[in-house]
Amino acid sequence: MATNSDNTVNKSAKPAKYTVIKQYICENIESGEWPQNAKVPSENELTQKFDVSRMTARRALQDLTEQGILVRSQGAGTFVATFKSQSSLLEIRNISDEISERGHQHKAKQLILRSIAVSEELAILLNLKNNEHVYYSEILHLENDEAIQLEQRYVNASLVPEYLLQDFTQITPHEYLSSVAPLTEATHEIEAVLASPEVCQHLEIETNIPCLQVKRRTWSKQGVVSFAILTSPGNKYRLGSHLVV
Amino acid sequence: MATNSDNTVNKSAKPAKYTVIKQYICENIESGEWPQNAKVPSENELTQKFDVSRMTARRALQDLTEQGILVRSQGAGTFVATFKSQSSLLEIRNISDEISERGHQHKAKQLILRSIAVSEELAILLNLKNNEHVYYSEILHLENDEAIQLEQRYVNASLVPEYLLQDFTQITPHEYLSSVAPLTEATHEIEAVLASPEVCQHLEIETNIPCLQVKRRTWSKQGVVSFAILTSPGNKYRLGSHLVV
DNA sequence: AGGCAAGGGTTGTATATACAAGTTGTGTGT
DNA sequence: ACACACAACTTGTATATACAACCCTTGCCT
Repeated sequence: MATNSDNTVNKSAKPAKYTVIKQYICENIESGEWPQNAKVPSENELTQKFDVSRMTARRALQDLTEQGILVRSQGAGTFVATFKSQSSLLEIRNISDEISERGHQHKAKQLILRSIAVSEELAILLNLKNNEHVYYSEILHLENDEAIQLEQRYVNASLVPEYLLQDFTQITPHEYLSSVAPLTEATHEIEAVLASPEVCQHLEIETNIPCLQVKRRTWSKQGVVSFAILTSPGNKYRLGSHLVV
Repeated sequence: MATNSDNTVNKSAKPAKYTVIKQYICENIESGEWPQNAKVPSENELTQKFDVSRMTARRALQDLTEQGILVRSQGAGTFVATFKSQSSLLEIRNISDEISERGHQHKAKQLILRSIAVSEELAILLNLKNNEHVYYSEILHLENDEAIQLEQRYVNASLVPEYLLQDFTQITPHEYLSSVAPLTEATHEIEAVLASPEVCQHLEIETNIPCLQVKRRTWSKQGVVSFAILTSPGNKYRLGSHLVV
C-alpha cells in the first residue's frame, strides 16, 4: 500500500492509466517544477511519453481541469491554473479524503473518548428527550504531521451505542458514523473565531490566530446523530480551510 | 474567404450533440418525469435514441454525474441523484433577507462603483477571454446601523452591462444579478482571516478581530457572472456569520 | 428451499481515427 | 515596415470498436 492513493482495498490492481498521468502532472505542480501559468505538456506529448492513446492523455488533462488545477484553451494549450478555483460542491467532505487528495498523509490523534453528562444545551442540539447518554470525543487531525483541525464531537449514544469502542486513529468519526447510520442531511454553521487557549495548544498555534469554526449537526433517519465542532486555523489548513461548498 | 456559402455565418452554430442529450435528460428531471432515484436510459439506449456513438452518450451522462445531477453505478445503471446530493445544498442567501428575518433593519452603503482594469487573476476568476471589461463595487451592509459585512464584487461587464447604472442602496448586487442573469450555481471558498486595515476601518473593528471571508463565484448559463469577497467580523454577524448550509 | 453458477445488461477503461475550431508564429508580397 | 495568408500546432467533438469490471436476475443443482 505504498502509493495507492485510493483507500479501496485493491491488492495489486494496477491503477488506471489516466490516473498515472494525473499523478505525474500533480507531482510536477506540487514540487514547483511547473509553476502557475506554466504550460503543461500537450495531449500529443503525453501520448508519446506514456505510450497511450490521445483520448487517455486527454482524460487526465480533462479531469484536472474540472478539478480547477489546470486551465485549457483551444488552440493555445493547457496551463497550470493560477488560482485554486476548486469547483467541487456539495457533500460532506471527509477530512482524510481531502488530505489524501492533495497527496498528503492524514493521521488522527484521539485525545478524548468518553461518556459525558448531558447539559441542557446538548439535549437541544441532539434532540434528546429522556435521559439518553452522550458520548464525547476529541480528535486532532494531522496533515503531514502538522495539526490542522481539532474535532470535538458529541454523539447520541442511543443511536450509536458502539461509538465508545471505536479507535478513531484508524477510522474518522465521520466515516464510522456514515457506516452505521447513513446520513441524510447535515446543517452547518460557520464562524470565524479566536480559539480557546486549550484548543490553540492542541493546534500548536498562537491564541491570536483566526480560526474557521464549523458547527455541524448530522442527521440520519433516526434523528440527530451527532454534533461536531471543527476548528481549523486559517493560516495552516491551506486548501481545506477553504471549505469548498 | 471563410466559406461564405449561402449559409451566412452561422451565429446559431448548432450545439454539440452531447449538450442536446444533456438537455433532454435535464428536462425530464425538471419536469418530474424522472423522479429521484429513477433509472435513466443507459448509454446504449441513448446511443440508439439520438443516433450517436456510445462515447457521446456517455459524455452527456458523465457531465451530469459530475454536476451531481446523476449517480452512476458500474453494472447497475445510471440514476437520478437523490435530493441530498443534488441540491447544491448551499442556497445563496441574500443578506438583506437574513437580516430582516431576525427582525432587524438592513441598509447598504455604496462605497465604490466603477469600471476597473482587468488583472490576470481576475480574467481567470471570471473566465474572461478577450478584452472584456470588469466592474468593481464595494458595498457595506448595515444591520440596525451597525456595519456587519463588506462586499467587494467584481462583475463581468459583458454579461451585465447595466451594472454600473444601478444604485445598490436600494437593491443588493445579488438581487440585481439574480434578476438579470438567473444564477445556476455558485462556488464558495470560506476562510477565517484578519481583515486588512482598510476593510477593518469600514467595518469599524479592530485589526485583530477574526473575520469570516467568503469568496463566491456565481454562474449563470452564460458563464461566470461575478466574483465576490464577503468579509464579516466574527463577533458581530451573529446569526448570519453562520452561513447555514 | 437454499445455495451457487451462468449469463445478459451496464458502466469503466482504452485504442485508433477523423475532422473542426482556435492560437500562434512564419514568411511572403506590397 | 506593415498587412495578410498560410502552416503548424493545440484543443474540441465525434465515431467505431474491444475488453474489463461489476450488478442483478435467472435457473439449475443439491
